[in-house]
Amino acid sequence: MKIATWNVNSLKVRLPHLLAWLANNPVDVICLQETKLTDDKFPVAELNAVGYEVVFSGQKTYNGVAILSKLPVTDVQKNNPLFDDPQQRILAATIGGMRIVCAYVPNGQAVDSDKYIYKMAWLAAFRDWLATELVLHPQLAVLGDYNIAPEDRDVHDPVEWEGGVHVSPAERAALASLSALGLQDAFRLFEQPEKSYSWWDYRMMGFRRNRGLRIDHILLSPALAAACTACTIDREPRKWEQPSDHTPVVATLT
DNA sequence: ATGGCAATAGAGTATTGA
Repeated sequence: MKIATWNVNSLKVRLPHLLAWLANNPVDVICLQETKLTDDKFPVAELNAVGYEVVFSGQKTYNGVAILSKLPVTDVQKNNPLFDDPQQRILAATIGGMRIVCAYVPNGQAVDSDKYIYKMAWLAAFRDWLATELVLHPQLAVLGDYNIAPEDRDVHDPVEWEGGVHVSPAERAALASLSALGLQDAFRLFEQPEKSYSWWDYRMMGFRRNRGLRIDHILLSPALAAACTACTIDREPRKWEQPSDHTPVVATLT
């Protein structure tokens, strides 16, 4: 069983990339963020045609999340019931006995900005909700764009980024509070290459210079962490023409 | 210190992302 997450930065623009990637990487489940599509525009037929059932929660212009699955999808939930949010950032579903949560954590823009305050409130409510989900679903996987680099080794230049949004102590503490629930970063369950990132700035040849951040994560409950045999970041799609600024992260479960 | 690139909405340029 392979599960993946990818911030596609507009599914309308990136659908060809997604289809090409799935053709070579036929994962069982993939969580998408920043679809930027209203639900009436979601490419259901195109994805059904390549064997995926789809569920989605979108809005105009911004945000939007989706789960694609080769297995039947049940008990779909949109948004965090503990946090009234007009922005479409969370989608959960039960697939193959697992509870899959697809999350697009707010960016935060700048430390202490209104958007940062919203990010921190969002994360606190997310933690509270995941605590209840863990009780209900011991087999829980939380995949998405967290917009937080957990440690300095997840940042290309920690000095340049120090104290900034995505790496600030409060954001890292919020991410650590998810770990405290028992959710484990699948990527760090294994030996990994140094300077592994999942996002690179479009500007200044960020990808070629590997000026990136590791901000897309797959968090696994203890039961799933025990069943995880690999977790990798696939840089290939970032090399394609007109890429998303994020690349897919994939976990393999027995 | 700023903008650099990309996508969207919508028709020049503002907003957001990270």
